[in-house]
Amino acid sequence: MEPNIAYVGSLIGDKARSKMLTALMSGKALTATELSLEADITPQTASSHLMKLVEGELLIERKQGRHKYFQLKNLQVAELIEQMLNISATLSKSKTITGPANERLRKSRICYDHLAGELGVRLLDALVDQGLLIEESTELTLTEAGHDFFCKIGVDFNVLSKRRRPLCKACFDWSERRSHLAGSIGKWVLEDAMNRNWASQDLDSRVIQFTPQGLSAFTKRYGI
Amino acid sequence: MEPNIAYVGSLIGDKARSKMLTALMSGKALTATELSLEADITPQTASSHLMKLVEGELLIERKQGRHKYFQLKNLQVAELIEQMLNISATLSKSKTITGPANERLRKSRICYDHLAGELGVRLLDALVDQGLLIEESTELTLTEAGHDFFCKIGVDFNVLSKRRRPLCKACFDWSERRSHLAGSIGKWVLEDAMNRNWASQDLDSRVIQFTPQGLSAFTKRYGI
DNA sequence: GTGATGCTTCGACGGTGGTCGAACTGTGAA
DNA sequence: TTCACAGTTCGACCACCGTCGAAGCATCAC
Repeated sequence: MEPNIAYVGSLIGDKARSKMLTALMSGKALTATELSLEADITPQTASSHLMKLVEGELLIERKQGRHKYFQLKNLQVAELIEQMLNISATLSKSKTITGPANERLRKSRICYDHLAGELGVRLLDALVDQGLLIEESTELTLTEAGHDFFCKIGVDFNVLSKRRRPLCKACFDWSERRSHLAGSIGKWVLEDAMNRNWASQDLDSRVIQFTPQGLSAFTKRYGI
Repeated sequence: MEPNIAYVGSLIGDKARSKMLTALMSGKALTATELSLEADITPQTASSHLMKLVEGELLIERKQGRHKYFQLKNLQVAELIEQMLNISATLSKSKTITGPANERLRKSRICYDHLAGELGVRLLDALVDQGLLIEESTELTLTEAGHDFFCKIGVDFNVLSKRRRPLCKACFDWSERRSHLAGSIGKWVLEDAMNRNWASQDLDSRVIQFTPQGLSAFTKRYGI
């Protein structure tokens, strides 16, 4: 039989569940109550939704003491959500209100495991300008120079190449409507910035907060 | 505001509508009645569904005489459906029954605008084996030799490069669970085969039917 | 132990939305 | 003109599903 799209669609097609899923795009695992707050519903209702999302294999759960943590099942699911965010963002009826809380989200946020938002887009632009990456329509390829550059700053390509994941990938940004850097390298860049304490993730959102020093070090390093 | 995923999700999350959408993955425009048959509902119901899909900007409509043709709005929508097909196919509860009608679909079918199914997968394998393409995790790149090869058999790269679309792309195949060739070149290969009358598309399905001679010419040409 | 907290199950309620019959509009063919 | 066919609108029906209150388990803190 042909796969049943409707099932997955209906899972996402509920307001409460879709809020949970977008919240989980932060890449972090969240507890049931956190997700119920995020979706603006009571814990009972959240519980039933979460059961369905696990049943539908969009989430996986992990029990820890009296808490239950949920996260997106895998990268494929994250990419699906991302794709839906993009399509939804281009809908003419979608009102892109730039609220104050939204301002920071637009500036720099996490997109599952890499940097998105204005800063993410500028990062990609800078790398392309310096000839470290080639952007061809929606395709990204690392140049020799780019390979050298990332080697020097600490990327271990032996490890990354073994993954089943592309090194660089263009991920379309729903707020900027342009691409930013995803893939293993995109992930590495963000992790690196966080390891160096240049940036940290807000506890309850997808906002990536850079320290002033961190931001200047970051922009300097990548020539933004 | 963050995009509203739930809206798009709920559009897809209905059995009738999802059947229509998958039917439209053939790339062809279909009339309202054809789609109502596909979805197993009365014309009235179909009409209301189609209105919603157009309203939701997943489809576009074109009036022609007393017929109304519908097709997927753009490549982005097709890619979304494709991704949902893939995720749905990997669901453990999904029963991959190989019915007789399904056999042909599995063998070779159209995936919006390029060749999918067993033959599509074998095509990609052959191209990689001959060093015309490099497959790196989910990334595909054309080699020098590949560029020459496709030039010789008639691809005009000047035209293709102007498009906003990648030349080659790996598209995950839900029936084979492996990648096949998508992108501009994937599209070209299929169109070429159909222009040469090696293959034709079934009138009412996504099956690509090769003639015996066509199949042998096709496999010979690409070294399958 | 006792109480607090996180999560679940059950049951009842209510609204949204898919469904079709009947009737209507508009196009094309005879 | 008349009929056939494609598609739509309206209205009524019904099922499904999200929702929460109440109560029940489980785990942790004291």
